[in-house]
Amino acid sequence: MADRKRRNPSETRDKLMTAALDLVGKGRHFASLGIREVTRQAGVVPTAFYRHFRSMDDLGLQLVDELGLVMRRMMREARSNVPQAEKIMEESVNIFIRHARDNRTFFMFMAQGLAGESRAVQEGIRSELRFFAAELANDLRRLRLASHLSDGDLDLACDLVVRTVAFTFTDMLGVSPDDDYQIDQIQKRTTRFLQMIFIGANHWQSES
Amino acid sequence: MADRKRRNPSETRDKLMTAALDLVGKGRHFASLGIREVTRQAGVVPTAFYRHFRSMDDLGLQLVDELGLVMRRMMREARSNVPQAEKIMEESVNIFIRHARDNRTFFMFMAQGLAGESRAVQEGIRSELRFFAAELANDLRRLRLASHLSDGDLDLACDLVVRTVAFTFTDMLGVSPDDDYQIDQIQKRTTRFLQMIFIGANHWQSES
DNA sequence: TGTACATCAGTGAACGCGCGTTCACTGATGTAC
DNA sequence: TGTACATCAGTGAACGCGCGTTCACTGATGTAC
Repeated sequence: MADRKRRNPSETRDKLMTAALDLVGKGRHFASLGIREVTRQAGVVPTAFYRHFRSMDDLGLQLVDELGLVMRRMMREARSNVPQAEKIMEESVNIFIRHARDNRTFFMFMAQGLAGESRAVQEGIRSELRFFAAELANDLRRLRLASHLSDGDLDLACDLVVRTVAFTFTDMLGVSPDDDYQIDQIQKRTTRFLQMIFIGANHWQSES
Repeated sequence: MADRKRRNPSETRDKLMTAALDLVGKGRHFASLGIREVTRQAGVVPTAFYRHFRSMDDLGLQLVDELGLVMRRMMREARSNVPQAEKIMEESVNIFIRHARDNRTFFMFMAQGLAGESRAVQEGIRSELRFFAAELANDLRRLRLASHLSDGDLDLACDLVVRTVAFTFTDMLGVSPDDDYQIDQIQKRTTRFLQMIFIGANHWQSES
């Protein structure tokens, strides 16, 4: 190949990360991927791997960082798109499901990583989820949608929301990405879960 | 070894399954385990594996079956131990956490398998969780604790409860099994999640 | 009860293969003058 | 603008090793008579 070298800085790095996600998207588990396998999928020689990553764990950690960016993009869109208060849940789940479909392999990686082999990746993903829950609580406070709840109780509810949404991905793992009907069912179910949680949060103070 | 053969029927089978769980308990992911590795851990020659399992996937499926037994034992205990209605949630979470600690590796395997590599194991675990949710709904109906809810809405609430409890395991993965304080925190948090869900379910009909 | 035979769980040697990792290399790009 | 040099991403050969799987074997247990 005449033009194989230094074409774009770290083009190969992206190819390797994408290759790992592609393999996850094909049903493989990240923990069972090997260096040679990933480089093969990326169309790159095995030794090129070490120019960018020290190990598969290292690659996993860098994927978590990118996952963080994807989630921040999702939050930004959700914020710029606030409908009337009653529709907020439904609309948020819409946005969430759309991003989940557009970045399917990222979220599959997330679902795997939560119980994955690397402690560092586990903790990284948990940290992203905590951040997401904290931002959600902030937004609800700012919009005065939960003013009767104490900070602690709002955090509790938001944590539960984020867990419920994260669990949705293990549902999505069992469904073809083109199966619109099933995905629609998951979406509706998730919306109802969140509604139930927020009804619970609304009546929380008075009962406990 | 003089007494190495046919000592107990399928003693080796149990050793192999336990060995796989032990490795999971040490932080390994099931998807990355190999046959030689498991047999080494079990103190058995590699070829012995094939006397009992066709592949690691096969072993995983048989672990799911045993997981089902563990869960049924847990349900039985919860049923035989019904306190006053207000304490039912707390008491159930108690029982659940105790079984989780006694069978830590089983539930770690469950958390991994939900997003694991084998479709069959994934589906098996999902099926166990569905069964668990359905039994929970039945019990609540029988105890007349949810008589104002339609069957569909009660199923919804129970599904959400089971998901929340299942997610608890990914919390436990990040905590040492001896860290009583942290486990206590997880337990209290889970109890509050369930209370919030049931308060939501109680007010569900009137608001939706 | 004793004997002959079938069954089959566990053994140990052997195979070919793909793995992770090392190394010296090459040649395009960026920088100094 | 042109030249000399340093940098470093990607290459390809090579290594030793552990992997999954096969095979013929052995000998304890269960069964038939």
